Amino acid sequence: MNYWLMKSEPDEYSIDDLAAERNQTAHWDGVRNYQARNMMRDQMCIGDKVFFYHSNTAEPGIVGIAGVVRTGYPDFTAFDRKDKHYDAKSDPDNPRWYMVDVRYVRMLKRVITLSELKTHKQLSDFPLVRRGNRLSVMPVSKKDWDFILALE
DNA sequence: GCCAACGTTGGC
DNA sequence: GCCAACGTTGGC
Repeated sequence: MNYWLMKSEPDEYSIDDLAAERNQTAHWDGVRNYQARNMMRDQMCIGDKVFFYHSNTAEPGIVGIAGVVRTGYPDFTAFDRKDKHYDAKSDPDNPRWYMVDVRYVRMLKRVITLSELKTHKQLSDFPLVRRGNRLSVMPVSKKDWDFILALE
C-alpha cells in the first residue's frame, strides 16, 4: 500500500464536498501537471491512503483522510470544451490527462497545519515543506505518514 | 536544444 | 494582492 497527499483549494473543492458526494466518492479531475499525472496514472493503487490537504486558504493544512477506490483513467473533463479544465491537446484516442477516484475516509481530529508540519525536523524531506514545491499530488513515505498521524 | 516570456501555484 | 518558484511554450 502507498500513501499520498493531494491538494485542493477548499473554495473549489473541500473535504466536506467529498464527504457530501454520493457514496462519498469523487473523481480527482483537473490535474494538469505531468508529474502528478504520472503518479495517478501509474502508481496509485486501490486501497492507497491519501491525506486531503487544503491549500490557498487562511490556514493551509491536512484536514482528513481519503482512500483510492479506482486507479488511473482518462480525465474526461479535458475533452469538454465547456469545462474549466478543457485541453484541446488531450485527444480522447490518446488522452493526455488522467485521474483517480477517491473516497472519503474520515476527518482528522484537528487540522494539522502546514506551519506546524514545518516545525518538525523529522519531516524535512517531506515534499510539502520543501521550498517552492507546487505538486498537487505527492507521495508520502510510511514513516512520514505515521509521524504525521501521531501528531493528531 | 536553448532560453526568454508567460502563466500558474500557493504561501503569506 | 504580492511575489517567488517553477512549469510550459515557442521563436530561433
